[in-house]
Amino acid sequence: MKQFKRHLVTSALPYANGPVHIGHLAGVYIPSDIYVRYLRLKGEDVVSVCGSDEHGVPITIKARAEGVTPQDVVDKYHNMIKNAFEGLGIKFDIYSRTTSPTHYKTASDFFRTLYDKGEFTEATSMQYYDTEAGAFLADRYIMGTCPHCNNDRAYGDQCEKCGSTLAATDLINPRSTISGSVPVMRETKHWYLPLDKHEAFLKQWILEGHKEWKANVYGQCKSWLDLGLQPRAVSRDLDWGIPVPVEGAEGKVLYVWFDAPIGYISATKDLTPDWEKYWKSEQTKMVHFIGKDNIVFHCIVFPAMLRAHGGYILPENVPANEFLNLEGDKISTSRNWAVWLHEYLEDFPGKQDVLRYVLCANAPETKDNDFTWKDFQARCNNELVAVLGNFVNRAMVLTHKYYEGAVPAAGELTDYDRDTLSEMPALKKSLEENLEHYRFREALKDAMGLARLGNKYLADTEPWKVVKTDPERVKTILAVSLQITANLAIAIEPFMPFTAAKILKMLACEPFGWERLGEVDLLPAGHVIAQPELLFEKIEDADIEAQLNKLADKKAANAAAAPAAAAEPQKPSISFDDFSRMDIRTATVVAAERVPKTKKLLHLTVDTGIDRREIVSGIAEFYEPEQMVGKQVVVLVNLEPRELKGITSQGMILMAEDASGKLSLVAPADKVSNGSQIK
RNA sequence: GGCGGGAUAGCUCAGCUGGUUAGAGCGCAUGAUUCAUAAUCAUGAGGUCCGGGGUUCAAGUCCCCGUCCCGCUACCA
Repeated sequence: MKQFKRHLVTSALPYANGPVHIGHLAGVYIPSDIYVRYLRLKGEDVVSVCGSDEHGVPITIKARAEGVTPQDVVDKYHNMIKNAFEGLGIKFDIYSRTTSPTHYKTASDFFRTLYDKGEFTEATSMQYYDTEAGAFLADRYIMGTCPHCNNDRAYGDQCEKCGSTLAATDLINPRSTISGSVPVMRETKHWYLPLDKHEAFLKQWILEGHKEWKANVYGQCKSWLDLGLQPRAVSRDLDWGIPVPVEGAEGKVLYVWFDAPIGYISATKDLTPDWEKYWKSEQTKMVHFIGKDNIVFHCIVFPAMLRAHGGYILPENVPANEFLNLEGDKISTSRNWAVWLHEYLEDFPGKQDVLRYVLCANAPETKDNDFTWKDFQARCNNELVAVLGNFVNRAMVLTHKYYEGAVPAAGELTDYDRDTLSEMPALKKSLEENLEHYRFREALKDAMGLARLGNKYLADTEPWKVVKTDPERVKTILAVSLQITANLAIAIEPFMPFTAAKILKMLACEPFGWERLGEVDLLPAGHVIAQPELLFEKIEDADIEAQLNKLADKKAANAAAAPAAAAEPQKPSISFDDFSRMDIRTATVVAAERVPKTKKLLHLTVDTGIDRREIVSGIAEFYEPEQMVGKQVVVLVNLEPRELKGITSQGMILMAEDASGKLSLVAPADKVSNGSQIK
């Protein structure tokens, strides 16, 4: 096992085009905060960095839509996110931002170093250019019809309806979202990071050297590496971002994924002049906390960048989590389907630890999980209130009742006392083991086990009964109970810092430090504790209903907005001549079979009345080959032939598509002879 | 289609390199108890470990075939 002198923990930079929601928290920030708090409690040298990711096209689009500057957008969300994290007790050593001067210089220098070392390749490509706006169009600035699902509001990089990844040139009828004009292709030069050059190293480093990484992370990396890495562009034509620090690169900025991870470095620089020992010493253990969408950047791209630059260490682990769903549906910022942290903090004041607890207990560590308000309520009421809060309250109330709040001196311990206390060191060990292996759900269970131990101890020793017959014995019982309570204050701190602080306050104690966990003399006899107050309150049905109603409203709003989007706007007028150039005929399918190794393609043979021809059609998800044979269809016969999967498709079968993407054959109402013209 | 992840009690999940009667929390049932926020404690019910083959003295755990869910990726003239 490698020994490290210090730790560098990074948490994925939240993108500053929206607030933070429970999915972000469960996936990244709660785990990282638990991990870091644990290291700090142990007295380790640890630095935890994070910050807002403030460049990139979506921010410029949001700014345009709201009629403000990109800077306004990022200022708003940066502050919102920063405050929300603080509100929940997510404690970074620094929460920086990628618009900071330090970051501009750091990222710029980083790029320049790679450039000077010849680590980039250059290539010119054709890209869409908006002649009205006088600017190249980033993929996100181009909208058009998705070639997969015909959604007419697909972006140049992705269709949000069917989820396909697209290239801008895939879009049918592309238009600029800036001016609405039809963009033209123009040549532009960009720099690329040749990942293929680093492939051999990455394979060795990850596939051989880090077999201990989580299955989802390792598997995803293996998948990428097996497919073979391609050069990735590191610059973009955009006016929002860090300028490419190279002569003749006017109007070009660093691609956001290139600049964002460097944000970890600049944040550390802003934190301490000693930053290099965290980034450049083999004795530093670097861990990236991220969501599964970021695996490729943190395991493949960023390490390749760091290595190309030279002098930097690589991450020791990347414990990426899966995704959290909300009430059975995917969380979505654009669809407003989320529980927003800043709203939670307003709706449930003082209940930070309840959310922290629930999100940790239900964290998507191995697969996607579901957050439901009912589960939230149950965990709070049945676990936090009933087990943890109740035990602490029992111990304290009894102490005040019998001894006016003074910790009694323990007499001789019985075997049972000793057995009970001896469970604590074992619990500590298990807790540490789980935390160090990023198994936070299990670790939380261990911590809660301490409260269960306490409840059981009280139930078994029954001090409220014994006090009538053997008051001396009760002193020991409560002394033991209070020591367990004090231990709880240590064990739960990483998970529930607010509650830990409350317990300490009630015990009238200063923090003990992690190493004292398991000790049975944390509280000296005679020490007077403060008045107890309840650690947790039950969450009422009404509170849960209010949240469910809120979600139902969001759903209704989405449904109301949907039909408007579904009705595609009319296309520009065409002349009759344009129309008559299309030769559309009726035809009958005479043979049909699935194109091997495809999901959507059918290989059809049709009788067009003119001839028999082959057509490949993407309808296999809706029509079985058998049911196609004999069907009369409508075919655009003079469409340029096109090769698909080795078959030349000579025409297009016309289909109707509804808002959900379902395809339906178009056919004449009565059977007509093949080759009849449609006009 | 290719690749990756997942499928274990009603629910949420543990089960590491194969080894006694498959575990935990919640929920449920019964009993005990009253210091405690009707909280707690004990006991119990509840599982063809997705299905089918195979390897092995022994498989939830390894191999092969298949089903379903999530993600990445290719095809939609």
